Amino acid sequence: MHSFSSRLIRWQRRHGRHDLPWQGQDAYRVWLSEIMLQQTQVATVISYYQRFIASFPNIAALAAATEDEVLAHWSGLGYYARGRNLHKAAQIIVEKHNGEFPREFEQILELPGIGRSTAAAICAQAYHESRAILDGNVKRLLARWCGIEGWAGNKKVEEKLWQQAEALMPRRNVATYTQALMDMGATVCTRGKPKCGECPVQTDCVARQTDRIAELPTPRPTKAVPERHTTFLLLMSGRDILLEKRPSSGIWGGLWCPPQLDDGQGIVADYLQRNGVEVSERVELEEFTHTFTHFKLHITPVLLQVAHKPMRVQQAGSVWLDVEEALRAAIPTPVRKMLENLIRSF
DNA sequence: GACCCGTGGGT
DNA sequence: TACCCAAGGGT
Repeated sequence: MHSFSSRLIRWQRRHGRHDLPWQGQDAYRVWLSEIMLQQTQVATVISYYQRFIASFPNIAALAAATEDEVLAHWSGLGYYARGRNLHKAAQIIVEKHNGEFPREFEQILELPGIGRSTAAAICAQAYHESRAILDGNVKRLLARWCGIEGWAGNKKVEEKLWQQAEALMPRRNVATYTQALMDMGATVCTRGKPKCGECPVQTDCVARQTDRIAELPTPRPTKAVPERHTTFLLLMSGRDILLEKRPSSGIWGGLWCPPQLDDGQGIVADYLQRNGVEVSERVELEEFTHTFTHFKLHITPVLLQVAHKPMRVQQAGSVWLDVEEALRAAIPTPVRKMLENLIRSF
């Protein structure tokens, strides 16, 4: 019987993916791909990755950019702290590592946005170091092949999985092996309906031997997601719309949004009076829902045409942008949808 | 340890 | 439809 790793490596050479744009690239590109791929599927990432590399072809270019430019490239991808941390890390690399992506695991791990698994993935893929990763794919694969019970979010379960990942890690062909784990997880050992007949380690898979493929990995405990309501004020002066920069902490940190009135923050009329806004036309648009992982947001957009741009909302952190220009800014997906609807209505 | 942080695809 | 959860990390 061949070892676990040798079977995966052989499988990867025949059946794995070999055309991903970051494969076989330098540490900067591997790093960027690993950050974009956190909690995000390959098909979603590819076009973002290509636009990002076209605008920021190297670490120096990324470090020299503004956070706003970086976030504009991240717009729609979600988890925007990834973009902010990526930018911060690029500046740290310029200042403390002479602009060269660090060569040591410990130095890589210190960079913002890079944890144990991502640091290991970069070392394995860019530097061919024997380092174990533990992402969603590996967790699922090992939970089944080793027959490990319990939710991977549990500390003890996660430690068991890390232990197995380290024990199975080969010394050679580490980039191929690491890619094999992820390609196997994405295409064979999938969450639903895994293709066990195509799996190179099916013969000694504990979940298969004990008929627990459907039960493993143990799913996360379910929790009810709360629902919230909010109003977005689409203040328009001709084709210009008012956007405000959000604080870096919290949802959509550092992105640009129209003024927002959450539940309990008063009514539209109060906002307008507080800010000295004279409205010439008011249209309540259709409510829509935006679903996050941890809550559901009901959004009511209110279109407010103003006669002139009020002085009191032209402070720092606020900007009037042509709607077309706003679509190219660092905006979250629901704001993009509202702006696209606006343009259609013109 | 628990919670926060986005969005889209698969079932 | 509703639900799960992705190449996780930060606080």
